[in-house]
Formats: sequence, structure tokens, C-alpha cells
Amino acid sequence: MDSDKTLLFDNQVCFPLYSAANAMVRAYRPLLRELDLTYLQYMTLMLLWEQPQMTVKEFGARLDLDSGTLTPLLKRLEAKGLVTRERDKLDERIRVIKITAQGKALRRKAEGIPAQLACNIGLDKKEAVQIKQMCQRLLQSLAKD
Amino acid sequence: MDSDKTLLFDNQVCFPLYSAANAMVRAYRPLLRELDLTYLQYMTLMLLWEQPQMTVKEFGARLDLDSGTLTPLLKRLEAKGLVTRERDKLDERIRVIKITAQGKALRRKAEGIPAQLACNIGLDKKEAVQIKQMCQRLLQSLAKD
DNA sequence: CTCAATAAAATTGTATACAATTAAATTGTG
DNA sequence: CACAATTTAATTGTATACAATTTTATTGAG
Repeated sequence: MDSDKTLLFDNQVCFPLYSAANAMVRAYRPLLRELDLTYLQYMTLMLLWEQPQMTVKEFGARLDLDSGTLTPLLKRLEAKGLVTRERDKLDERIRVIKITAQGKALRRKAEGIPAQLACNIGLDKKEAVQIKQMCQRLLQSLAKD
Repeated sequence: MDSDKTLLFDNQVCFPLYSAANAMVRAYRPLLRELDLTYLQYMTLMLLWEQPQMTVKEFGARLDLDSGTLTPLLKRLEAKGLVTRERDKLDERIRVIKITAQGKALRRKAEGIPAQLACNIGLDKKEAVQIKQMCQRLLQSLAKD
């Protein structure tokens, strides 16, 4: 029928999600500028701050991204001297990414970022937890396919 | 301090948002493939199905995107014959985007998409409304800056 | 009326995303 | 052991995002 409300722009559930994700990356930008990192680069380093080396496949699993995104991303981090990209000696297919001293050092400069962003984001703790859980539920549903 | 939990990957609130938005766009892709549209192109047309002409600035306000994203997007829609890009006769700075008959016709092919996606998305109506509202709240907070 | 200020798009350059394909190494099976 | 199947990354090509700059047109102050 012509009065199909499911095709009205303002009734879309997913667009606010899409738009909020863009806005969130935008909000991080000025904070990350001082570290000369993008949001994705920041998340990637965060993983390496907890676990000093990881394969491309492991990054793919944690970040939910494929090698088409990860390979150039990791090359850029390498170019900045924040990681190395070696091959696994036992299995040459595998690329092992290791954080460098410089990459580790960047963690100190990042310590203020979560608090700074929390101020901008304007959600209280309960709301933050809720939105996180909801997104994780959505991710799980979509991952089934 | 070194045990700063706010820098732990799994404690990030925003990453699930980022990842869910990517997953959502991925989920739309196979459905939109039959219309030969991307998610953003679909949203753009959805606006034009409700209001047959709009300026770049108006698109910017509704989609929260700038001309750097919109100009190439609208050129692609023009290349597909779905919109025209005229200049406003009274103010030559303004680009007026109008939907074509072909663009209008595409709406019929899109009618099944919301229902199909709702099946995949695995959230009930209440959850969908919640996540939508939460993202909108987040957007409002971030828009203040 | 005249420009400086402003406004609207377009352009430039960088960094994601991701489908599809390719390349190279390893595994598994007969 | 030979070699097809599989695994892991890299590559290719297209489409966002967006900061920064440029272009063109309009407005507005004097």
C-alpha cells in the first residue's frame, strides 16, 4: 500500500544508529588528534596495550573487520612506528603484529581520553551500559547470518 | 595509574555502537543489492520519496553529512538516473535535487525491505524503539558541541 | 553602488569498510 | 609423497566520511 509507514525516514530504527556512530567517531577526533590517531587506530592500539602481539585474524575477530580494512590500517600504524608486522616463523601465512615501545608509550597520552569523552557524550553510566548492551545484542543477532 | 579500566577494550561503550552500525549496513547490503543501492543511497532516496525535491544543505541537515560526502553521493544517484541536480534559478549557489520517475518507481521495489530486515535484526519492537531513542539521545548530546 | 563578509557546494586528500579476487603457505587425503 | 582443498593475508575497486580548502554567488555595510 501507499501509506507504508515502514518506509518513512523518521521511522527508521537503523539510521540513528548509523548517524550516532558517525557522530561518535567525530567526537573522538579532536581528542585523538593529539595522539595522531583515528578512532579505529585507537581501538587497534587498545587491543595491543592489553596483549602485546596479535595476528590479523585475531584483530578481525575482535574488531569485526576483514583483511581489506585491516591490512592498510596496520600498515599505517607500522609507518608511524607504533607496531611491527612480522611473519610467523612457523606458519608464513600468518602476520604477527607486535606493539613497539613507541606504541606502548602512547598509552600514557591516551589515559585522559575516556574521561574527556564521557563528558562530551552526555549519557549517564546507566544509559551508557544500556546502549552498549543493546548494540551487543544487535551484533549477536546480525552475526548469526 | 596502570590499572586504568577505562582503557580496556571490552569496557568501551562506543565500540559496540561503531561495530553495530557496520554490521547493520552489512545486513542491508544483500537486500539493497537488488535495488543496486547502498545504505546511504537508500536513505537519501527515502527522503526524496517523501519530499520530491531537496537542497544539498537540507540533505546535510537530515542525514548529518557534509557536501564532501553528499556531492559525490548525489552525482552517483544522478548517474543512475534516479535524481536530477539542477541549480536554483533564484540563487545559483543552491543545488536542487529532484527525484526522477525512475527514482520514484524504485520505491515499489523497496517496500519489502523493512520487513525483511526486521526479521534479520532479531530485536523486538520494544528493543528497537529503545535503541533508536538511545541513539537519538546520544546524537543530541554530541550535536551540542 | 562597491566590495568585504558570508553562504552554498564542490574539490582535494586521507582513512575507513567491504565484496571479490588473488597469492602464498599449509593441511589433509589417497 | 603428490596435490587438491583449505587457510591466511594481500590486493583491487567502489563507496562512504570528513577536515580543509577553493569556487562561485549573494548579502550587507558604508
